[in-house]
Amino acid sequence: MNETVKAQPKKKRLSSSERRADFISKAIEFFAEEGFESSTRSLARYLGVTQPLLYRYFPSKDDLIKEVYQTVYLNRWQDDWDALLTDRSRPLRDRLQEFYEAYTDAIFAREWLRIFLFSGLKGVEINRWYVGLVNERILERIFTEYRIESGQANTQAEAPAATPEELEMAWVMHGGIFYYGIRKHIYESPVLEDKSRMIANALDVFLKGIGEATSSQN
Amino acid sequence: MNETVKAQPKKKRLSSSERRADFISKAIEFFAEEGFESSTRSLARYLGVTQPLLYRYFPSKDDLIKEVYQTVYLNRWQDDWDALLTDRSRPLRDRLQEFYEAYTDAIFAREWLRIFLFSGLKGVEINRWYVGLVNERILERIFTEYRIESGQANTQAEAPAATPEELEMAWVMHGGIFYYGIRKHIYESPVLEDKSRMIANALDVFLKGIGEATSSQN
DNA sequence: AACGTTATTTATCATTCGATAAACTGTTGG
DNA sequence: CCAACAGTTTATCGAATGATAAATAACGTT
Repeated sequence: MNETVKAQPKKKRLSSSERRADFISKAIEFFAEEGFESSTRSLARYLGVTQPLLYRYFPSKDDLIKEVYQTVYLNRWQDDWDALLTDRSRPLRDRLQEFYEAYTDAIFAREWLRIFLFSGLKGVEINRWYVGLVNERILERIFTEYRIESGQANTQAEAPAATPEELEMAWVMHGGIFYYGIRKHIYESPVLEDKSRMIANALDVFLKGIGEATSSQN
Repeated sequence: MNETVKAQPKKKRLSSSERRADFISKAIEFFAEEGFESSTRSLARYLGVTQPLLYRYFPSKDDLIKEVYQTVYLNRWQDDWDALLTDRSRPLRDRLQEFYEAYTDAIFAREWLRIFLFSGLKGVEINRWYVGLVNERILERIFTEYRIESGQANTQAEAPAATPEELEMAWVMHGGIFYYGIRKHIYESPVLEDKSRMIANALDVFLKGIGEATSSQN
């Protein structure tokens, strides 16, 4: 009855570093789906190991969660995006289109979005840090580049900083794009399939808007 | 040692309906802050009663949570908003400005936003229902009204339905405004204080955009 | 092939969880 | 004032939780 007994997976034994890396990457999947309140036992079941083994690699559940945050948040930003956004040989609109396509490719993943939302609700520090990153690396930069392109400034140094109102307009655009990802991957609502087109429209509307709204204060 | 023994609050006793209403409204505060995974014991502590008393009013924790959802989601929509949005004696822009100010007054509360996000992550049905409501009562209507105002149609019936792309543009605007609330009340980031102005800019930019983007497909 | 090292499991503990039953106490009508 | 009802607490259950210690089993070295 046991011809080719489906070989009970022959308890494979990983090196400490392999196991650790495997734990973290699968813990990301698990916690993204189940939330950080889920038990270490069900996590261990998902990992295919026993629960006490987790404590050989992480002092506590909280420490494991912190590592999950670190891994998820860090290195999400591609270094060449900085160069892309400030490449003044290209129209700003083109740069932003390319950037937002790449950026949303990176963060519009169910895992990332869910962990981002969970961490936001928990109020953990790393979430604030990330919001600051968006502000400085993307939104403020948009206005610097916009001023240079429109001839209001020649260098980054002399470009006047974005006003709070301008920044808010950029946030509304950015948030609108971000919310597209939430609707698609978290709410699982039907959305316009053509993500590039959604981005193009958002950028069009935004860039057209800041040209006028910032000069016609009332 | 017990002179004026701080009068242990003289165990007040509420009627069944009062107690029930009190439980639900305070449970909203509690779960919004602590998340739905929090224990019934800490909830009871927050309510100032013992934990088994909860089970006198709700068969299970899940039933209590469902009532919390119901109470939070229902009646959030003010009936006169329908009339406001379709009042063709006023410019669409004015109507939208007034609507979004009132709408955001209603939902930009820490409690509501947090419970909305929690329920979204949980994938509960009521969340989908709410997304559908936004779609039908607000966004699709914007295009109907836009077509009537711009002379493309005379009645609601003959106005062509919004295309998926148009709807997506409206979602980006709506999501951008919504995300302002998230940033302010969940992330507790600094935002532009002048909410009306943020709305005005979002609407300006959006209405200017749909006039052009929808006619110049490439 | 025997050894020692280390990854992994088994067994277990103290707490906390949702939930129930029974005891108690405030309130109301006669 | 007292009896009956309804609101509330005390006591407790079995299951699940995070965490630890001891036992086991796979691997590399000689």
